Formats: sequence, structure tokens, C-alpha cells
Amino acid sequence: MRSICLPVDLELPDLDRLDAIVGTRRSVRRGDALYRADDAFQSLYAVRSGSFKTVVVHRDGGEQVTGLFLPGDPLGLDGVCHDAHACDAVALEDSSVCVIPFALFDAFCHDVKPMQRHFYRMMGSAIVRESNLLMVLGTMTAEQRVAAFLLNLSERFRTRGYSPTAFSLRMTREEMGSYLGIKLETVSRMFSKFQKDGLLETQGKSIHLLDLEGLARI
Amino acid sequence: MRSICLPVDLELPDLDRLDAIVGTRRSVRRGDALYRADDAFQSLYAVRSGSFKTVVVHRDGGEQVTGLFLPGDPLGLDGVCHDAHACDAVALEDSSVCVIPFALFDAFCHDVKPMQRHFYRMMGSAIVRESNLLMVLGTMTAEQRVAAFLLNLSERFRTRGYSPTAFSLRMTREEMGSYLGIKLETVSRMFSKFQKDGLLETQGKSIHLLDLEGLARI
DNA sequence: CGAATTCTTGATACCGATCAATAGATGTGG
DNA sequence: CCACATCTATTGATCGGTATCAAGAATTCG
Repeated sequence: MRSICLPVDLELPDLDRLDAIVGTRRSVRRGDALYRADDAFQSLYAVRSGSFKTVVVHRDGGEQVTGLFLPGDPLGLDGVCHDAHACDAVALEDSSVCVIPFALFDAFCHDVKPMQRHFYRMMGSAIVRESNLLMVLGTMTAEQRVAAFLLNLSERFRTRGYSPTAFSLRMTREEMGSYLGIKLETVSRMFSKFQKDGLLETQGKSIHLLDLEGLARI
Repeated sequence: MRSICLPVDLELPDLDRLDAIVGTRRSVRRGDALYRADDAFQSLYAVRSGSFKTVVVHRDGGEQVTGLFLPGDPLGLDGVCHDAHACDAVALEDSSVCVIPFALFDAFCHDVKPMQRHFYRMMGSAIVRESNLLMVLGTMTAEQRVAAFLLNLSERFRTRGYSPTAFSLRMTREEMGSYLGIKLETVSRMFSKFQKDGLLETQGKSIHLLDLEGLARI
């Protein structure tokens, strides 16, 4: 878990100090928010178990899912900008996070160069992840979006040591659709199509990918 | 200019050190790249004059414009993640940038806390900017996208002290379309429609917004 | 178990893509 | 500085992919 979350070589005294900073845990029930847009930014979080979505809420109530976070993913970086969070972070299932008070974390980064470097990487990763999503929303058909989404998940589960071909997805079709810029019915239709083509099997929330290469060719 | 680019109060010795770091200038001709995806990440940049677009290139040649950068905007943050840039940065017109060697800048941030803080803000802003674009691409109609784009530009010109209602836009319709996830013909049609409705006047690259509130209502 | 939410599937409508042709702008070399 | 070639923009006609509307089935959760 730490290898995903903090792939940094730290010596013992530093490691203890970090453990003290990250000490607190917090549980969030399915559907509850870890933080909301305009909440004061005080802490970063690391997903320990479960999963989260981040959503931007438009003035006229329109919601856009902008991120999906799995165990090990850092959460809350959107708040670094203006001392307030820019989106809501909502648990997709009963979940828990590590709380990382930013003031302490920042001071720690100041003293420990590899940690500073890793923090930069986390911020950079968030930027690149969103760029990739822009690419998906800007250039792909509905079919390609769903395929790209599944392949991305597969890869992320793989790096976490879980099966890259069989996993359970706690998002609803509607949330996936929002994330991908399409409607829930379209998501459902694409799943049906892929199933018909022998690329995957679905049974409710659990998904079994049968042909990763086939999905990649779409 | 510095007030956009570095809104930080620095004392004199620090200011001199920063000037030394930022010393170098670089000119980029229209259509040329300041950097390309996979180039080694060595420097950040600040736009001095002109404008840039960032583009992500898909394996099958598909291009997606992911950002538009005006004077004062920081450029290159996408490279902080993996020691290599994640996109191309291309000049939309003959332009110039300040070159900020990252190693020196990082050391400076380490010593000067307000600067560190400002760097965090820049990274955070990049994340929030992309979230907003995700919102545009995920939830808005073509008409709304073009209106939102023009209003965003208007606001950015305003904060820079330029006219918020009359400006010249060096992007082609195709580039705007790529940025907004629609085709160039659709961009053109929306401009024509807005013109018919008395919301703006266009003449080639120069745009005159006549009714900001009307655009916002769309 | 039972109510509520979520999912699937079908029929139809509409927005934006595509194809195409003309007009206008931009830049280059004579 | 003009003439020509090229790139860019506009506008129209048509097509297709997704959204929308609707109904019923499956799943989830209290």
C-alpha cells in the first residue's frame, strides 16, 4: 500500500515523523462527502480502502464527475490552489482515508527533499490525468470512451496487485456516463455491445474483461 | 506583468536572485514548439508576449488542444510529473517566454516560503483550470461551449488590463474546435449565430463582444 | 423480504459531424 | 507591391451517433 502511496525511500527518523503526520484515519460512508467545494483546504488525503469520485457542480445543478480514486490515490490536491477545495469528493462505497494535515506535510516536504519531489509528482500526475481525460472527452466516440475507461481501470488495478481483468465497479452507469461525457443509457448500450462481441462479461457491478487487446483496438 | 506572473511580495535580495534565475529569454516563431511531449523536463516558462496552445497527440494522430496560454501564464507544469513533458506547447503567433530552470527555481522555492506557496498555487490552478474544461466538454452544448470559451477569454484579458470586449484571437477555428471538443464548422456556425443575435461581431481573427450578459445566459 | 434505485432495451428526435463548394485571408516570391 | 498559391472561414445539404422518452427487468439495500 505504501509503495503506491509513497514510493519514496525514507530513512528511519523521517519515516517516524511522517507516520506521526499521517496518523489520523477517517471513515466515510457511501454517498457522504469527504469534503465539498469551498470547504477550507486543510488536509490532503490518501484513499485507504473503498473508492471516491470527485464532482464539479455547475451553478444550474449540472454535475460533472472529474475523477475516480482508488486505494492509494491521493485526494484533495484541488485545494492547494485557493485555500479552498474546488470540487466535492464523495465516497462510492463505505471507505476510509488517511488524513494528512497540509501544514505539517508541507513542513516535512521542506525538510526532506525526496518527499518534496514526490509531492511535485503527485501534483503533476493530477494534471496529466486530467489532460488524458480531456483527450477522451474531446476526441473519442462513446464506444471508445467506455473502452478507454475500462482499460484505464484495468491498468490501475493491475499496478495495485489486483486482477486487471475481473473487478467490481461501485459507480453507477450514470456516474460513469458523467465521467465520460455521455448518458447512462449509452454506457449501458456499450456494455451490452461489448458483451455481444465477446470482449467482456458483466453482472451488475462486477466486470470481467475477456479481451484487453480487443478493447484496445476500438 | 510581474503582478500576474509572480504575485508574491519578495524582499530585495530574493528578488535579485529570482531575476538571475529567470534571466534567460527565448523567442518562438508561430507554429514552432516551445517543447514537445517526451522532451526532458528542465525548465518552466512564463509567457512574455504572444500566445501558446498545448496539445496532446494520440497514437493515431488525433490531436486535442488542452490549453491556451496568454502573457503571464505559466507553461510547462505538465513536465513536473515524470521528468518529461506530457504535451506539446506550440506558439500561436511569434512569441517569447521567460525560461525558468526548474532545479534553480526549486532550490529558490525551498529557501523562500512565499515563493514555494506561489508555486503550489500555480500547480493547483492548472488542476482547477482543467477541471473546468472537463465540465465544459462533459456537460455543455456546442453553443454553450463557444460562449463559455469567449467569456473565459474576456475575463482573462480583463485581469491582464486589456479590453475584455475587443481582442484578437490567434487560434484557428479548428484549434478552437479541438479545445472545445467540436468541429471547426460548428465553431464557425456558432460565431455566425451569435453575430446574428447581436451578441458579438467578428472580422477574421478579431472579436468584439457586444453583450457579455447575453453570452452568460446561454 | 420489499421498496427504491439502478439497469437494460426499444423507438424516435435532434444536434453536431461530415461532405462539398465558395469566399476570404494570409503569406511568398517575383 | 502585386499576383498567385495556400491556408482558413463560411455556408448549405445530408447523414449518423447520442440524447431523449418510455417501459419493464434486475439489483441493491434497509
